[in-house]
Amino acid sequence: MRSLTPTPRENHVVPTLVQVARLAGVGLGTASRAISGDGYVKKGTLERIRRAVSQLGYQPNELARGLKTKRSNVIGLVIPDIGGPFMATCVRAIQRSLRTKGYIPIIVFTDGDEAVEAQEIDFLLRHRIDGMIIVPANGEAEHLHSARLKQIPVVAFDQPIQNAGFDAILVKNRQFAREAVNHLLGHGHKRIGCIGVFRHLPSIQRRIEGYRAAMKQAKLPPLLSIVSPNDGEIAGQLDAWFASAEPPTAIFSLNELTSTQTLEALLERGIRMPETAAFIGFDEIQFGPFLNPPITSVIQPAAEIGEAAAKRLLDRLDATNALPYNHLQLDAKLVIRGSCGCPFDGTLRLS
Amino acid sequence: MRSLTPTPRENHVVPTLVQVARLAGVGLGTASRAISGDGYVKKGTLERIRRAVSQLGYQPNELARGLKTKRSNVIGLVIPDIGGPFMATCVRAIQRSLRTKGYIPIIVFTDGDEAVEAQEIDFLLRHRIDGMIIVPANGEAEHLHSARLKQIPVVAFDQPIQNAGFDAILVKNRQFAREAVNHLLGHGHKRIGCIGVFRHLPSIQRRIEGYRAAMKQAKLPPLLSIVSPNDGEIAGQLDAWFASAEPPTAIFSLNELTSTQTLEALLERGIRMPETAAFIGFDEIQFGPFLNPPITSVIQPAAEIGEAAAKRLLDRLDATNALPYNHLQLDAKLVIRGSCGCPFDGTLRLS
DNA sequence: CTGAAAGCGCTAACAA
DNA sequence: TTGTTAGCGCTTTCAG
Repeated sequence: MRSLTPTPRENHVVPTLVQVARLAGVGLGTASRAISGDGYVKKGTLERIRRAVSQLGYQPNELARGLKTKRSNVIGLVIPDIGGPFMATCVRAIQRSLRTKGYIPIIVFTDGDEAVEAQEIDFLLRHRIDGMIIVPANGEAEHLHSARLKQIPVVAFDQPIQNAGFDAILVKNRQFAREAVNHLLGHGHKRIGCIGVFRHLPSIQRRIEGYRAAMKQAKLPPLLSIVSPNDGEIAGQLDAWFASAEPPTAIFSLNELTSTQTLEALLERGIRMPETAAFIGFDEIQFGPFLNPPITSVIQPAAEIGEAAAKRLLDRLDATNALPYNHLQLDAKLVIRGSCGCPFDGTLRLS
Repeated sequence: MRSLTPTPRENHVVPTLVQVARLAGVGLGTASRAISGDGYVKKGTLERIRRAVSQLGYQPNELARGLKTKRSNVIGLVIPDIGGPFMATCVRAIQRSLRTKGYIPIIVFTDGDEAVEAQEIDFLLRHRIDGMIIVPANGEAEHLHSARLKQIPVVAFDQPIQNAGFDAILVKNRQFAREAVNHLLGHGHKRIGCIGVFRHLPSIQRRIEGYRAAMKQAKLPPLLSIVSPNDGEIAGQLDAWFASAEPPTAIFSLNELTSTQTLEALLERGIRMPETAAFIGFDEIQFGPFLNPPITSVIQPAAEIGEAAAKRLLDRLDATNALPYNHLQLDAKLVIRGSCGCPFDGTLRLS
């Protein structure tokens, strides 16, 4: 059955709809309708086409399809990095939700760098993504307001995009930061240091506000330090604090990165938690429940956040009429373990 | 020049090459050549086209491009899950390497399930991926040998695909498993239990062989148990072992999942490491260096593995002539911390 | 219900 | 060097 012309791979060529139609003895249009499932096709015809499809191993070419329909069925997912349990969980949830509706995400990483972000978004746009879910490196960046980006739905999570015109899925950062600090206050602490990085990020700002509000209500002076994320900066700040006349007796850390470095410094210096310094961090850290003592943290509902982001995007993709933009604010959860000073039952769970 | 039909969004429409050419006053072909950068274009012409591009905010449509050239510039990345530090690092390395060559990965997750894997690959194929990097759920699965998949380069990592026709990037599983067991032997252990899940995975089999070889050389009977990954199975096996007349004094765990569950069980039962049972696991675990004692592990060079996988794929994508298929076997590293019984210097690092 | 025909935006000959 | 032309594989009118 092979032709004898010296084109060995020729018969391995990927089958097209035309071939399916030909094999089924129908027109191109009919085959198309049968496969995409809309439009009427007689039962018998459908069956013949089905057979032809599986006989040929036909798979629709999404490139051609997208070119024609102007819908690629791919969604851009723009994040700083995977790594932490929070982002990994979000990504999985998003991927899962999108996938059930026939969309597939392309994940790109920005390292939290605005320039990289702009470039990666550009790349996604060339691939004609139908929508985008993003953790913006800087919600005020100009490239987020390009004309092209305005034509597709964009939803942010973890960090909002400033200015209207974008949805965002966030947590109640201020409220839960405040709750964490109040918890420390409840343990009788008077000098509570708040440490963090990335002052410019809105969610970080909200957390700082929560800290300030709690301290203010307790009529206690804030002890706040925002440092650069460079190596050693956090440790240096801690050293300065603990060398001071009135060192903090408790520490509230503003995000995962800060918590990791803070804890590292504390452990290296043999500073005991919660005796010398109690600790609560915003965000779960990888090994938080397994340290000694287990770390008390404000934990974000990562899966819910991811699902909500995907759902919002999907809704917009479906919507025929304009939907109002809004910022969804989910509840986080203060998970009490041992580092805040509360008794801990000692049951370790590693997974 | 516009028609007067009521199509209000018409002027927001995304610009095409035709418009660029028109604005620059050149032919379509010239514009194409100017943008894709190959073929000759006069300096001045090029400049005019450049200006038109930026004035219009033109971005090439990769769908159309791909349809024509039969190259989508997207690579499928098929993995069971992100989550562990190993996979996250591999993914980042792959993404980075691919990106420098203009490729973009689409990541899909299989949960280690063959059926999901088949379905996701099908999806990727519709999007006309140019190549695929995969951690196969089952390297013998039929769907990996479909005609369509044979037409694009596929490289596996972490687990090989059986039968020739595929590259794989692996580590020297047998050798390093053996080294780990030898280390335990060196501490004087006679009864070393080896525990794990997923017997069918080739890399696991290699590790088991390493264990057996080490025990055999030491003229000691193997104490091997492969259980299902279901909840409690591992803990049950450990209970059985420790309740026996001759309980193991050391444990070698075959992968990350097993290590996590084993450690959890050990800690819950208050079994002290390394006094009651020494421990070494294959694969880094999330909190390994921070537990008490820090866990000794065989650690795979994740970034290198990812880079090697991407490089191999890229090479194949570029190659005009057939490259031989091979299985690259990288070195892992036995990282000595405290759980094996070695003294540990006590410096904790959390990142 | 079905077939024919017209492109989607781009690249790759081919002429000029 | 540059312009013209013919599709890539598919969906979508529009007639039949």
